[in-house]
Amino acid sequence: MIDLKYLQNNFEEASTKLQKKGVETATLQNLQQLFTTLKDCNATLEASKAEQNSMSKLFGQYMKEGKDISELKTKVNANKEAMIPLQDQARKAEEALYAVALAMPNFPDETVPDGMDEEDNVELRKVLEPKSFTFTPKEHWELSEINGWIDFERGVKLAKSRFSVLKGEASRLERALINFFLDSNRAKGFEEYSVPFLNNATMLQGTGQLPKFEDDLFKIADEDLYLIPTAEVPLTNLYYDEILTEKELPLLMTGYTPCFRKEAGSAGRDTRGIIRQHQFNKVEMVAIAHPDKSAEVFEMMVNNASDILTALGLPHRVVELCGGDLGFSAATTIDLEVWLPGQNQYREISSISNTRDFQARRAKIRFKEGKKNKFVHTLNGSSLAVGRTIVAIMENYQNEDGSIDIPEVLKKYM
RNA sequence: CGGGAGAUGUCAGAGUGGUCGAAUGUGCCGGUCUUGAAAACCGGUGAGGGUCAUACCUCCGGGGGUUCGAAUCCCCCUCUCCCGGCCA
Repeated sequence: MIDLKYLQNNFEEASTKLQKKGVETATLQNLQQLFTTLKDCNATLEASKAEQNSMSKLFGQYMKEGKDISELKTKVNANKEAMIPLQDQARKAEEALYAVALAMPNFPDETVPDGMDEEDNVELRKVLEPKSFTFTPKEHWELSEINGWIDFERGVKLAKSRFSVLKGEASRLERALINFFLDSNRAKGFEEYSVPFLNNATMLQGTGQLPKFEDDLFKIADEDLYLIPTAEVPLTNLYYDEILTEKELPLLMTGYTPCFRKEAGSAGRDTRGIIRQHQFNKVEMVAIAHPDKSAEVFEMMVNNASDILTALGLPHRVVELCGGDLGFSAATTIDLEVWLPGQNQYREISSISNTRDFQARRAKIRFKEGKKNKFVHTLNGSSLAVGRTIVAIMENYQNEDGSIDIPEVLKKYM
C-alpha cells in the first residue's frame, strides 16, 4: 500500500509518479479525499469516545460516595446514542478508503523509464553471444516431440489446457535445475525454505495479489486458501506482522515451489509449448532489507540470476522495465530475457523487483531503528523459472538431429 | 472427523465487572561495580492511530452481544495442546 500521509503532503509529486503507471490524477484525488474524510470522522468520533470514557469513570466514584447516579446515566446514554451515527460514518469511511487504497499500485522509482508497454523497456546489457547454428534451430515443442520430453495431451487430460507432463530426461533435467538453482542461491547467502503451496487471503493481500487480482488465482473451494502464484507470497509473508531487529537485516531467502496462475488475461498468447502454463516450477529469491540497503541487495539479486544463466551457458539480456510495464507492487523491476534460437527472440526467464515499503506496509513488516518501528523494504526475483530454463536449454543446446546436450554444470546433478 | 483443555506483552505467567495497557519473573537496552566479563544493584522497555509535543482514541486470538463501564459475563468462528479415529 502506498503511504497515504505522503500522498496527503506531496500530492503533486505523488501524482506525477503514478502517472508513469497510468493512474489518473482524479483517482488519486479521490483517494486523498477519502483519507481526509476518514481522519475527520475519526477525530469527531474519538472526541465523543473520550467524553464517554470520562463520564463512565465517574460512576465508580459516585457510587462509592453514595451520590445519585440517574442524572449521569441520562447524560451518558444520550451521548451513547449520539455516537452511533458517528461510528457508522467512521466505519464506512474506513471501508471506502481501503477499497481504493488497496487497489492503488506502488510508486515507481524516479529512475524508471517512461513508457507504455514492453516496447519501451530499456535493454541495459547483453550477456553471452547467441551461437550461430549451421541448421535452422527448432522450437522446443518440435524438439520435445523428437525426444519425447513433454506430454501435452495427457497433461490436458489430467487437468485442462495449459497443463503438461514432463517425462524421462526432461523430468530429470527439471529436478537437476531446481537443485542447481537452490545451491547457487545458497552460495550467495540465501537461506533455503520449503513452504506451504497454499496461502490464506491475508497473505495474498500482504504481497499485493489480493484484492485486485483474484481472477488470476486458483482458489480452494470452501476454504480461505489459494494456490500460490509464486513463492514470493509465502517467503515474504513469513514475516507478516513482525518487527525485526536492525541487525537481522537483510534476510535473504530462497525456495522452490510450483506456481499456479489462471493466466486470465493471456488467452491466445503462447498457447504452444510450455512457456505459459497454469502450473510451473520456480526457484525464488526474496529479500527483506533495510531501506538504505535495498538498492544494493537488488543489484546483487539481478547479478545472481544473471550469473546462473551464464553458468548454464545461456545467452540473455538484462532489461529495465518502463513505468507502464511495471507490476502492481513493484517500484522498479529488471527482467532477464533468455535467447531462444528456435523462436529467434529473447523471452523473459526472470523478473526481479524492489517493492520498497509497498508490501511491507500491507504485510506490516517492520524493523526497530532505535526506539522507532520502520517499514522494511521487500524484494523478490526468480532464479530461475524452471520450465522456461528447460525451454532455453532445449533450444540452445539442440543438435541438427534434434538431440539435446546437457550443460556442463548440470551433469553432476543428473 | 469425535471427546476434553486452553489462547494475555519476547517468552513464562497473574488478573473473573470500574482506578488494568495490564502484577511478577524472564529476555532485551542503558547505567553502577569490574582490567574485562559474570553475578549483584538501579533505570528503561508492547503495537497502531492522533498531536509540534502533550492530551486523547483503539488493541488482552478474530467477530458479535450484555453493561454507564469488559482481558474479565454471553454467543459464533479460528487456532493450539491432550485423548481417540483416519493417514504419508
